[in-house]
Amino acid sequence: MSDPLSKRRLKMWIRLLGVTRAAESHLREFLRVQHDTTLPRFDVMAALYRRREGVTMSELSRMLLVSNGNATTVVDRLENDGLVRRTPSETDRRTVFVALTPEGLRQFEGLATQHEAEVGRLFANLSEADLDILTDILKRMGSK
Amino acid sequence: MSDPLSKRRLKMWIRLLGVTRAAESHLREFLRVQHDTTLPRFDVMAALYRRREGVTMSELSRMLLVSNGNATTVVDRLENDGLVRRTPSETDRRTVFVALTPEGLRQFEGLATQHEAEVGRLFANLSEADLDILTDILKRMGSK
DNA sequence: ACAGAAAACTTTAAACTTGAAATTGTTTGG
DNA sequence: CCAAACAATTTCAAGTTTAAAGTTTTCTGT
Repeated sequence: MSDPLSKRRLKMWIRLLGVTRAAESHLREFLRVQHDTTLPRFDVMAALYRRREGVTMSELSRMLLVSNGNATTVVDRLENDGLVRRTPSETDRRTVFVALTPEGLRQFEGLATQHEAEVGRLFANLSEADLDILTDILKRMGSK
Repeated sequence: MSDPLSKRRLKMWIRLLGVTRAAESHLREFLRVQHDTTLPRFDVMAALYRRREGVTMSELSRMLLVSNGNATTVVDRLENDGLVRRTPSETDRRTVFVALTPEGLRQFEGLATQHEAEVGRLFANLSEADLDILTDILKRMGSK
């Protein structure tokens, strides 16, 4: 027989995955229909918004938990659309800094407000107390 | 200014996404290295294992929260590998039932035990009490 | 009966993703 | 100094994913 605790953890994981995927689907749809963009593009822009001074490609892929190659192609597209800019490092010719362009910044700021509102709606039935305890548990799940 | 509660919900969502993606990455790596398979393949097989009698393609994509087309291609590959079988419905010529083959069943059973153990390890610092409260919150998040 | 709507799948095009290999550049131990 | 190790990024091939369009089949209202 299998440890019942590990079975409970499995059930929780399946439920967690379900909730997360449903929310992701919803947000993907929201970004596509209302703002003609995609979740990966939004994620990259959000990361660059948080780090306004620019980040290296490696930092970016670590922040988003995606592969280096993936970061490269999404940034390629955003660069083609004039929303982000690559700047080679002065001191290390291997590294490249990526940052939002003024146009990218402008566009993201419009997006961010509505995205926050949509997330708020999505999780409207979570109270302050829920958020407290949930955040605590998520922190412990994340560490390590 | 923006509603602070919606800001807290956003922070929670970002954290939730981080935890989920990290766990998914870990499990993807586990399946690839230890079992030479992928997460989507595992997900499909798990769904077919739960519903041993077989499911339609539409049910399958609803269960996994993926598009119909996606379900088609993953099932195509598993079928080519002899792990699942398509059976046309007798009564409705539009529908197809998908089920594990004996070989697929055998392989999945080997996988499932180790997968459960890995998930158990991944969330080892969640206690029974954590699981109780987390499950409760996730239920409420899921139910619209 | 039959036209149109709806349903179940598959196909397609484009975007995304990964892991590995390749490129280019930097650092380090002898 | 220099070869080898290491690091940052891009390229590549294969697979995954989505949304939309297409095919075939069934259902529904008249």
